[in-house]
Amino acid sequence: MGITKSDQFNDHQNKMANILKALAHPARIAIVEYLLSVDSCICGDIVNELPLAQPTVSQHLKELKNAGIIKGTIEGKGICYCVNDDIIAEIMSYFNTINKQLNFKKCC
Amino acid sequence: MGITKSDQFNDHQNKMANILKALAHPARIAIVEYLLSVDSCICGDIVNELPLAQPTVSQHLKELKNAGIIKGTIEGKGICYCVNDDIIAEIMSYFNTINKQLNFKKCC
DNA sequence: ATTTAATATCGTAATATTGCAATTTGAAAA
DNA sequence: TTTTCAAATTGCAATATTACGATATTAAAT
Repeated sequence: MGITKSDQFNDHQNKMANILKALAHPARIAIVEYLLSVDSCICGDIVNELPLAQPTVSQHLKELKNAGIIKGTIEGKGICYCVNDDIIAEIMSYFNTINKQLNFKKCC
Repeated sequence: MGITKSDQFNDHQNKMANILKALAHPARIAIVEYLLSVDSCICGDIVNELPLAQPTVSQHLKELKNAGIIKGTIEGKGICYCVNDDIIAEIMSYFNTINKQLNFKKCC
């Protein structure tokens, strides 16, 4: 079907899945890493950095934005992008919880 | 196209994308959380815990296994599952790096 | 050997994702 | 206002994912 039964899972599970889905593509990982590789906002330089056509990059940026992973600010002719630290903190907190639970298990 | 241009990105980017893709579905998040919710290995009880048919669950388990997120051990008639702490540590380390880089940026 | 129970695989339908050419939009510059 | 340049949107083709019924496999139990 290709259709996820989201209604069968709780909000938290759907939310985490969506956040991780936004990062589940090498181009989007590359975008995030590029944004972090420079000590400032990136204003309109992303397309040239990626081996993909402009509409494709635009689409990936949209998905990252929708998931809240990056923020974009209109800056004159172009757009200024940077990574949203809040959501990174949220992801870290999630995996921290998982890791804590793992410490109590001593099997396999 | 639906085909990812993996060859255009580096190994690390493809690897992270694949790991996160394995977790980018509420059913697979639910599986991991269920495995963690019990203080031992889970032996053949997963299908009943999920609102999905057995072949669907089996497929999700396979994807988690392929990505190295869970480990399965044949245990008599059924299979014993648990979360692979190594890969969780790897994910945490990745987001830790991201977070450190974020601390040096003070824009947006 | 047969039955039983758990999990895997196959086949298939429905939907989602990826990618890009063509086009449009939006805002600054001329 | 026209041009220009960056980014978004549209439309479409190719491939991937999700889900499940039917069936196969596997290993213990009878």
